[in-house]
Amino acid sequence: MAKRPTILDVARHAGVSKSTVSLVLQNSALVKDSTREKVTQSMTALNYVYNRSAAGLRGTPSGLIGLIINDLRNPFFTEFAASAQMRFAEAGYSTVIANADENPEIQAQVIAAMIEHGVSAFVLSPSYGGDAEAFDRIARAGKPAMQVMRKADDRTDLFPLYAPDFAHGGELATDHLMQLGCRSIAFVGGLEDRSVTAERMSGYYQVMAREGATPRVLSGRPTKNFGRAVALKFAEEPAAPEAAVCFSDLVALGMLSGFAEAGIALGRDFRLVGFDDIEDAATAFPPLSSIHCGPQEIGIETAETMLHWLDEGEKPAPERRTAVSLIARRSSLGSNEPVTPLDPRLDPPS
Amino acid sequence: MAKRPTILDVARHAGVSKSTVSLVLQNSALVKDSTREKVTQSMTALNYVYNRSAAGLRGTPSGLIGLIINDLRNPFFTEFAASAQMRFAEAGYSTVIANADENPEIQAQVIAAMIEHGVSAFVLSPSYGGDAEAFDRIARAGKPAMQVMRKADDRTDLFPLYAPDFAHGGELATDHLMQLGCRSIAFVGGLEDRSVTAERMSGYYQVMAREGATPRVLSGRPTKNFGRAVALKFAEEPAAPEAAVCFSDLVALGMLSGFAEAGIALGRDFRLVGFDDIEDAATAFPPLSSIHCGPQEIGIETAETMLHWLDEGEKPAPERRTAVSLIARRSSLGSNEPVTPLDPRLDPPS
DNA sequence: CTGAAAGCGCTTACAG
DNA sequence: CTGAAAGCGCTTACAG
Repeated sequence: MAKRPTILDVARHAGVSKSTVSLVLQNSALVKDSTREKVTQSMTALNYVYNRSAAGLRGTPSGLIGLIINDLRNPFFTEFAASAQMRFAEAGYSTVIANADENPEIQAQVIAAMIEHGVSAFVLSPSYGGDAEAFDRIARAGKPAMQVMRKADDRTDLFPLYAPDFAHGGELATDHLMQLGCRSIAFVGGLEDRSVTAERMSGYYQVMAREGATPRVLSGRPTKNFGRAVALKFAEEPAAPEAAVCFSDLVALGMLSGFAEAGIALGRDFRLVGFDDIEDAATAFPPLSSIHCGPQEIGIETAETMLHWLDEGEKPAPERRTAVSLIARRSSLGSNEPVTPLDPRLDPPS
Repeated sequence: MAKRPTILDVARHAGVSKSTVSLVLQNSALVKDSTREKVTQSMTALNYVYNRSAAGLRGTPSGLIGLIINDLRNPFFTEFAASAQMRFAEAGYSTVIANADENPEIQAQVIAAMIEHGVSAFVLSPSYGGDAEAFDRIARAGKPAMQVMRKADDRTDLFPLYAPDFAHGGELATDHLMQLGCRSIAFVGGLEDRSVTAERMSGYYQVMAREGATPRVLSGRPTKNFGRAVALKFAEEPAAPEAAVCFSDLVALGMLSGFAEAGIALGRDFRLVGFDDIEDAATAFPPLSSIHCGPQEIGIETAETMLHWLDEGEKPAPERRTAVSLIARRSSLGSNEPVTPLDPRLDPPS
């Protein structure tokens, strides 16, 4: 394997100085078009590959974004990550995605590694717990960083927060069930010590209080297993609630599965609203009502906010909440809603 | 923001030469313990951050692995990616994950960017289509690269393939349904021009031929929507098959949802086997029989194979197939299988 | 065990 | 518009 060609090789091949080649590389207007073309041809002829390490050494920003996700196996976050990455790519930035697996130690380690690798900025949907050290390190390195979805560090002046209006989502979901005539509504899933849980639950508490209804909260991990277990429990309970707002669609889909198992018809015997509106919510049977948080939109907007910060130097507001909406489907409405007709040939090509 | 300290600053602070600091950085045995400690202390005191760009310029490998995934939104691949990343991290390598979104152009672009950023190696679950150019570029850059799950480039001598034994999986699934007394078995989902589809289908064809049964193939995108549509279609067909092997769990879960909608009981009126054994398969109702491909295990083993290549210089065999197994659940067996008891408190903490 | 020196491949003023 | 020169922060022989 021959040594990789450098700008000096290209310069020799094209018969110019290496500064000129460098100028071509930055797309500088200082270079005559004919010269630029000559140089470009030499580059392809020699199979030249730009060496970003060398550029980085001279202080050129790496054009790398560190995207750290608390749980990449959760489709809600995967969608967020994938769309943020797309948007960054359109703007010419490469994105390093890492999964912290809800583990603050892995998160800290990943942050350290990314700083060494010279990322230009961080976007993190952070893992809870751990000390502030990881965030401190970002601050010391002087890297722009945004927290998305969840607030793990309170210094939103340093690490602006961008998240859906979860509290309003909880309100919408509970209101919806109230309007369908339910009074006895449970809130299922979510770990109590987390800000997201508190926010989602606050809207629920608020509506329940307003209507003089008694709240019932079943906290737990936001997993299908937990949801399924709660549904099976409800199925055997004489005084089970009539409806539930779930912490997440994962919990709700678990409940849906548990109710199917117990022979309880959703939308009739029990009304259910999830949270996040992941793809599976629409495809489930019966289709699951959910609070649409738009992870894709958030991914795109987060990327744009960060690009603005990076390119214009304009720091975003400490906290910004995006609108959420209720998507009512048959898990709460019941079967009076028409079923979407579906034909295999209509499946959109990708 | 003060300038980042360099090894020279550390050297001054510690009262040694910068070579010594560099030696400490590489954990060289040449440095006296007391000196090493002094230097380490100076590093933390000055808040020193290692600059990999500078090291990269001198030829030090970046310790970066490029992991390119055809579809990061598909949980099967997400699990693979997440576990490979974990394994690399344990070995001190950072992983850059990118989603190509089944788009060979994005894939090519991502590969180019990663080469510029100096990744040490590639692991790709490739997107189909596109020319060989992207792979050529990897080859020219002299980077070790493995294809996983799918073969997009035939040069497995250059880009070794590591994939589950899909053909055997198709065989196991079809055999299983035969043993349950089915003769009229369809194969549902999967795009025809893809190697993975051909492999999964080949096992199906083989068993059908052996048993003298007539195959029936419904090709289509591997999505829940497609599965649901096929199920609804079967529900109205007088001569519908008795069972199906699905290209993937996504398709099977779509069918499961469609059958629920049509009031057809799985395991009794129709028997279903999926492919991949994603997490949702076990949680669905009824639980979905599937071919376990072990994306996590493959992720770990792929990482280990690559680490071996990188650290020992030993190139893996051109093609390696990992064992698959049938996980029989109620979607094929029917309800004679006992239901797993489940208690919310048993949900494992994470 | 430690120091002085060269050089990795770029970018950036500074002259021309 | 283009060339010569310095320097970014490391690593790597080579002396001592």
